[in-house]
Amino acid sequence: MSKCKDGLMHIGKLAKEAGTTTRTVRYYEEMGLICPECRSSGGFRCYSQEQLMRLRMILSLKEMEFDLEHIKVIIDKREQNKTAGELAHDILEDLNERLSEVEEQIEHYKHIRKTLTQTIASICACLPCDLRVEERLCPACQTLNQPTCQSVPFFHSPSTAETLELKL
Amino acid sequence: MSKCKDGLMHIGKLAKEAGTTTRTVRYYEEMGLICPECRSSGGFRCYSQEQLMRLRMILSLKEMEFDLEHIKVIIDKREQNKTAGELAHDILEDLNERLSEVEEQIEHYKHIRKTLTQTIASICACLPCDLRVEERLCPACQTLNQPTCQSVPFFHSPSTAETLELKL
DNA sequence: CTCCAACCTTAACGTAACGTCAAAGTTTTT
DNA sequence: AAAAACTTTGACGTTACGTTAAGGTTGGAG
Repeated sequence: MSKCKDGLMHIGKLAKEAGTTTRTVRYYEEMGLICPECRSSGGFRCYSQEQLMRLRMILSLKEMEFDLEHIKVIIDKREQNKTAGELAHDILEDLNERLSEVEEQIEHYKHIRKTLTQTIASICACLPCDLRVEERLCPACQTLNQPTCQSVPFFHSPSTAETLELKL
Repeated sequence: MSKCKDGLMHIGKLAKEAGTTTRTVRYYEEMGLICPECRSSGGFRCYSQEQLMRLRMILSLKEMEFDLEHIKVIIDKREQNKTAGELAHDILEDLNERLSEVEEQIEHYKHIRKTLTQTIASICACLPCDLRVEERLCPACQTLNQPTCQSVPFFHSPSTAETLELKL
């Protein structure tokens, strides 16, 4: 197999072992997140098991969708802190903060889902309508006596609602 | 106030009325989503109520996080379709597709939340640990007899687990 | 030793949807 | 008429890589 000296490996092996791409590894190097143990005489990057583990750390933090800047900060903490307890305390802050963000995301998408299902319901009521979209008053919506296409700005002419109010 | 001829308005007013920025309006114009009714003699963009409504349509679709390419397609459908029923049928496809995507997002973030809470729990167990992070065997984790810091790649030295297996 | 496939190198553009200057012209107000 | 407020086009910055491109390096086969 590869004979990169000692137990070192080139970037392709490293990437494959960690389940990512060489481009990603080089990008992380640019960002100061990881750097090779040394270079071959020809200029190839050589990595040890230590780098591989570091890369895995980065990727495991990325799974929680920390951004790279934040990952750098977190990983640096490992070298700054003294005891595991202190480190735990520090990192828990990051994790808890991220947790609230993720919960916000969930709420955010739930909100979008609600909007979508309401919109879908409204528009379903318009399925049997033969009017052209440019026309103002949709009889289907009128007879159904519920806010349907009028409530969907990108459906019937948005002036529909105003027209209705003016005429009634 | 503004005296742009007829009932036309310049880009700032349009943006404010729709609750967005002038940059956004210009960008949408670049993307072919909207374009001014005319230009003033000096080159200012002038918009009518129709453009304002179109902008509002775009923004209401953006709230559901359709990308601009998709929004363009959807808005174009309004001009292609004949009856409201046909349009409804077409648009419902887009909305339902988006709905599944949003539900996937919710699941995605729920998964991340799970990972996060598990990680937080694991690391909490390390709070009383006085070992330095570089050291291999964490007595806290051993006595607790549960997978804690060993299961968190970016916490204790990731070789911990391996070391354990080798030594036992 | 030479050759070739497979691998590596740096460089640089592309992505999505704007935010944010910058320098200069237009409109509106005072 | 001057100043304030607004607009114009142009262009770079953002995030985390993907994707060529053109050209060296490695490692094994013959």
